[in-house]
Amino acid sequence: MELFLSHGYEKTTMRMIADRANVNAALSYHYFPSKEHLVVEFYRSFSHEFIEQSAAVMETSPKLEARLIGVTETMLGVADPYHAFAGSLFATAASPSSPLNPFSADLAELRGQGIALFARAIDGCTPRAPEDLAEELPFLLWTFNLGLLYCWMHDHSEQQEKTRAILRQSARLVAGLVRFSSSPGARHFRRQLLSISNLIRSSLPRGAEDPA
Amino acid sequence: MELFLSHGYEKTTMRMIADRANVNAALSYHYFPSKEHLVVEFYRSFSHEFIEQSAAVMETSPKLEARLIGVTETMLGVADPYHAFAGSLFATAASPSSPLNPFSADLAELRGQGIALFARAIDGCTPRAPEDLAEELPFLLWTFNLGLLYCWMHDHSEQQEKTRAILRQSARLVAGLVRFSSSPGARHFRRQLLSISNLIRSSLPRGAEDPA
DNA sequence: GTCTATAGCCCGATAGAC
DNA sequence: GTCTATCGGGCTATAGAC
Repeated sequence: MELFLSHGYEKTTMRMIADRANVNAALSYHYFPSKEHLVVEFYRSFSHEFIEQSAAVMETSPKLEARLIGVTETMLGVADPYHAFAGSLFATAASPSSPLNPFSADLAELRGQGIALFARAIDGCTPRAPEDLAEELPFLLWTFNLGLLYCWMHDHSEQQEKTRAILRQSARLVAGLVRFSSSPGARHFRRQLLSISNLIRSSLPRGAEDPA
Repeated sequence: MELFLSHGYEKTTMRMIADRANVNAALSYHYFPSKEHLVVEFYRSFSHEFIEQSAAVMETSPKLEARLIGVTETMLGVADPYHAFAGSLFATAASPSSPLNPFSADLAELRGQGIALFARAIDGCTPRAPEDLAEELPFLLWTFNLGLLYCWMHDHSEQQEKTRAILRQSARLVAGLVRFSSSPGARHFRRQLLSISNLIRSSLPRGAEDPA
């Protein structure tokens, strides 16, 4: 990670990494099948730290808006040291065939944990989401969060202030829409959105050991 | 393109391409600065064909829902031969530093054309979008269209039927929301959405020669 | 059976002669 | 504008040290 941080992904060679680890270059391939797989481990540890730190956010407020901002701010905080490096990481992750792809079967478990985090974020919050929406909303929020991460990657403003502004406004809008979603006039839209979300979610690959 | 189609992006080497073009391998770098830039040309020609073919769609119906479905179906139709190859293409495109990135300055002009296409799609359609929304909606629809393309890439169902189902339902929902957006109760949401869209759109890099 | 060292393949990209 | 030659780096093969 030190090397990736100081040189970026592409400019860090497998030979450099092996040297730093006092290991022969060829031997690194005994532990990690490819350079990409090295990064999978980073992504896992990043996600775990982010999810763990986010848990505290739920305690600070029952308001959906505050929780959404809190969770994503936590993510951005954890990701901050890696801002420069995130671009090339995301690029490899974007390929559907990459082990790093967030929609892949390889990362199904981690994806599930991310979605579960947003399930906790909406649990007992105000405004309260209608029951049917509450089933799909965590997935939608997780996806939106990914989008914000992508936005953050592109963001070269001071302290990524633009992304944070988008986050704040989006959280406010989402909370407003959730409140609105309970009204009779919104029923039709809600149903349509749920149907789309379900279509997408149900076509994602499950993990190898995932019975659900 | 023949080589990319039959072997995929990674497995097609610059030497193979140069051979097929009866050109020395090094000479290809005289015409294209990198392998990625070769693909930029493909992406350009793809976009132009897609945009051109889409023009006819506006004539077939004044309904927003039908036009959205028509435009995206046209795109999927043009993209169909490249389905297998799209994944690795998108992966390189995802990196913010790639010349292929759809949000980059390099592709600002093409992006503008894509957005303009959706501007024509909403022009004179029913339901009619309020004036302020009509300014941001093309960008939002273009972005959503990109998302559908990403969905399509992951879609291994027969004929990408799942993506097409998502498209149909989404178009219906969008048309419904546009109709709703004119009502007094929607004003608040509309304003918030516009603000977010504007924040994102205004922080995109402009093209080198783009005065706007 | 874990690890080192060497040697080399392949491929994207570059230098520089002509 | 075209070539030969070569580099740098991901990845592999394999021979042996311990």
